[in-house]
Amino acid sequence: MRADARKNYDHLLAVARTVIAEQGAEASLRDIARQAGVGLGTLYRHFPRREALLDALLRASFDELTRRAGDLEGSAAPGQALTVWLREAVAVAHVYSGAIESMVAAIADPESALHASCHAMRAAGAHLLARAQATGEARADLDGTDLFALLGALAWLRDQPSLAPRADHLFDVIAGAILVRV
Amino acid sequence: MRADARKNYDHLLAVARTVIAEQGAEASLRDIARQAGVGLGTLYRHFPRREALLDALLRASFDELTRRAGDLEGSAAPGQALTVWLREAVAVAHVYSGAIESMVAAIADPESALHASCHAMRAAGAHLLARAQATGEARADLDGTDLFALLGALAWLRDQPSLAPRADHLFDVIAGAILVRV
DNA sequence: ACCTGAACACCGTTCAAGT
DNA sequence: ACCTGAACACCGTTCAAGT
Repeated sequence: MRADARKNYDHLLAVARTVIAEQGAEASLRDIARQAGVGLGTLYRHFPRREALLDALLRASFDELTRRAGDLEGSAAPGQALTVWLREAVAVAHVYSGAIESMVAAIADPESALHASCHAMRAAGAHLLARAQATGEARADLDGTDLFALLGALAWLRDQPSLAPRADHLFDVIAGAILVRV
Repeated sequence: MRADARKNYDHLLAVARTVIAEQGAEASLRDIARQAGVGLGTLYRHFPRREALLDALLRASFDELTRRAGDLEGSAAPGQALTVWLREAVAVAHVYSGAIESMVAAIADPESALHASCHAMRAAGAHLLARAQATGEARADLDGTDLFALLGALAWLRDQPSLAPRADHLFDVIAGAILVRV
């Protein structure tokens, strides 16, 4: 990539990070280009679809979550590792509110720019889930897709401003449905 | 209301029902007016905000759900009545996909056109919940708002096409979190 | 190779002008 | 009273023209 292109790419991403964190995943692309001081066509050259932009924003966080899953396997009991990881994953999804819808759709669509990111994240979660199922701490009738779906539901709840006061409690309710009660 | 106005109102509502059921709650209002054969201003005269249109569409279903809650109290055990009602409420919300977001927001916003409808529906659900809590069948640490939030999460899951194959299973998982396990 | 911004086909919403 | 549709200020997306 040419140096000027690289600069535009990086700056666009930085601006998009702020704008999308503030206004959500549906923020105006025109506005992002405007704030970045580049032409609208430049944004489209680097990110041909909105999903490409979301993917660029989310990939680093997904990689971090994958690493984190590995860490938790070494430092926590399977059930607790799963709960902690799930809480962190919800928080990551919540940074860009509204993005979870695209993420869930991307799981089933190999053409999506977000597909690889979401696939990797589901795999990390599925591994923690399998570990907790092996010890009998998690329900046996869930698979990685179910976990990702429940993560989506939790992120959706977290994204609704009117439910903010109950968000933590609702997390406990749904997370408690994944873990088997003792 | 003048006879011609009434006719337009009814026709707009009938067209909106079809279009929104097909395309979701974000369907183009212009398109609805066009298909109804009236000017765009006429739609706005009858339904000044999108929420007013959604409210008109949903009110009948909400009233039906409220009645249904009463019926179930007489014909089913508290826990089962709650589950059955919740399943039906999710189905109603799913008819107009994407509407659940507005519904959840309306609960906390007395200014919303949807507020009254959602409030009535929450009350009906809360009553079934309280009944199931009294017999110990439902978790004690949930209130009507939590139930409405979980209904929202379930409707959201149901609205994601990629999760359709697992929708029934995910309903069981979350509904199972509301009911106390025996 | 990359950037720009006008152009196209859409939105939601308002409102002056008509009947 | 009620209806109409142009007008306004936005979108996402494309692409000819420039550097």
